[in-house]
Amino acid sequence: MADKDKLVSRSEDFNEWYNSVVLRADMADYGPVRGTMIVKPYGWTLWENIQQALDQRFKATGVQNAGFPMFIPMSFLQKEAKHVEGFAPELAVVTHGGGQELGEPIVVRPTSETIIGHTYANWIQSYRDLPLLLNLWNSVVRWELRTKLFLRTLEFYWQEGHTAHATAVEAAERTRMMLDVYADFAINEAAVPVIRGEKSELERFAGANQTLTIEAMMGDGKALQSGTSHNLGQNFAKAFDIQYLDPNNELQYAWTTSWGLSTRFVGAIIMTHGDDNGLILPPRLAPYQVVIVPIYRKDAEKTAVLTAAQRIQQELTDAGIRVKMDDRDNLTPGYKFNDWELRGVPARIEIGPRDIEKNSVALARRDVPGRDGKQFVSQDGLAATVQALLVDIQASLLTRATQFRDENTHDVTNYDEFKTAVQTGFARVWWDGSNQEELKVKEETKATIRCFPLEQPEGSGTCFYTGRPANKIAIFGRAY
RNA sequence: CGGGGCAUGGCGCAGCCUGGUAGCGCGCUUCAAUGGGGUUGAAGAGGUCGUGGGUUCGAGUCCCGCUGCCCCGACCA
Repeated sequence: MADKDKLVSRSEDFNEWYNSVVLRADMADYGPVRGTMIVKPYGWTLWENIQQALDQRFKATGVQNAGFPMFIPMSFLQKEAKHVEGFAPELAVVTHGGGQELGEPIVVRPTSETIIGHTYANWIQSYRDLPLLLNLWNSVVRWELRTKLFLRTLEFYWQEGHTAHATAVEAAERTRMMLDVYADFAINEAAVPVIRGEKSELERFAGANQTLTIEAMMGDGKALQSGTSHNLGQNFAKAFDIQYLDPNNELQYAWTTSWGLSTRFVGAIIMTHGDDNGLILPPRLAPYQVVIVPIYRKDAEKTAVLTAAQRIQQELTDAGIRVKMDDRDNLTPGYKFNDWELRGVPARIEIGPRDIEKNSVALARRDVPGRDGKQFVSQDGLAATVQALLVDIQASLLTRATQFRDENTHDVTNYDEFKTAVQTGFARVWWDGSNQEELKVKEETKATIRCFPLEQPEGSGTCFYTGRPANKIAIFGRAY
């Protein structure tokens, strides 16, 4: 294997590993404007599979999809004080249109709470109009200066759900329900173990009363906020006048929520499962679950091998497996093996003249590198064999990632241990600090409160930082 | 926004100091062999050297302006 073709190892330079793997696996490319991203078909298919898994879960809870404008009047942003304060620095503002200077500048949506608030105010008159449950699949723009493909780009794709409810309790339930949807998706579709928790006041969404989050640990021990669900209380209802008449004919403000998950999650999958050979995609979301590499020398062999390979492709496709046949004629099998491993295809079938004779194929699993992951199996019942293997790979990925996270999460009781823990992973601590103290910790260690886990232990303890009695546990980590 | 660097075929770079007809690797095209872990050989295609000005008989190379991008620091999903 030529050195120049090898990836930088993750331990050597995780950042460089990530960048080259994204480019070389054909997931994405850089756009011509600084900070923009072009998602290539392979990356976009992965995103489509994510979309599909989420979309059906949303719809199962009564949510409908809709489309809203990307342009929002500047004045809308200014109606919710904290919201505008949070987003002002990263807005893209349109000042000219059709060759004319605009009377009021228009912003490109950084998120749609304001235009949703404006619209919901018109749509909602009565308690009979509630709950109102919409979701948008769109892209938003936030003027980021430091960019990284999928993780932080000037424009990114996501979904944003927006709901309005008659009561505080209902809104709180919805906020939690969508968090659970995200967690279920992350764990069971992406095999990304996540911690459900609540954000600290400092990390909360601009304009929310409560932000719930799923936090994942990447392969370098850093945290990635992978999805968020916000309880907006009556903040936006009051700013935009979303009122309804209740059954007693009394005017009430509605309670709203919003929740989002972005193409950032693609980055989460890459950094959770990848190894030094490239991506490892979870079978349930992988664009191709199996790649077939035919092997032959002479023309006579070629015909026989390709015929068998095509038959197998058809059998697997009929069984509902996503299959790619790599019949490129100008590349050697060895090259193809490495290529598809880099791209993270969960399983590979090699079929050559020897297999034709023996009615077998070589079946390799991506999560076990090298020859250890390769076995020779019968062509009979191959679809079932592959199905079972994919299920097994999916489960192994989750187990492995969960183990990694737990091994790199440490319960610590003093600042020195804390500093060591957040070098390589998460620190789980009793916390009773103020906002100022939280900022101080961030300054001194670069670690932030990722969340207060929803699952809290019984009892209380001593804050590792202030020494005061504390009644809640926080997870700290360095974050993307 | 503050500090540093870079700009030359699709990509990565050399050439600049010391001015004289633009080169290397990868990739791409064609052909042949090869093919069970990153395969060879041969023949090709492809560049107004980021941009505007200046110096000079002559500028990729020297000088000045502009623009863009990358890296490092403060904000973010």
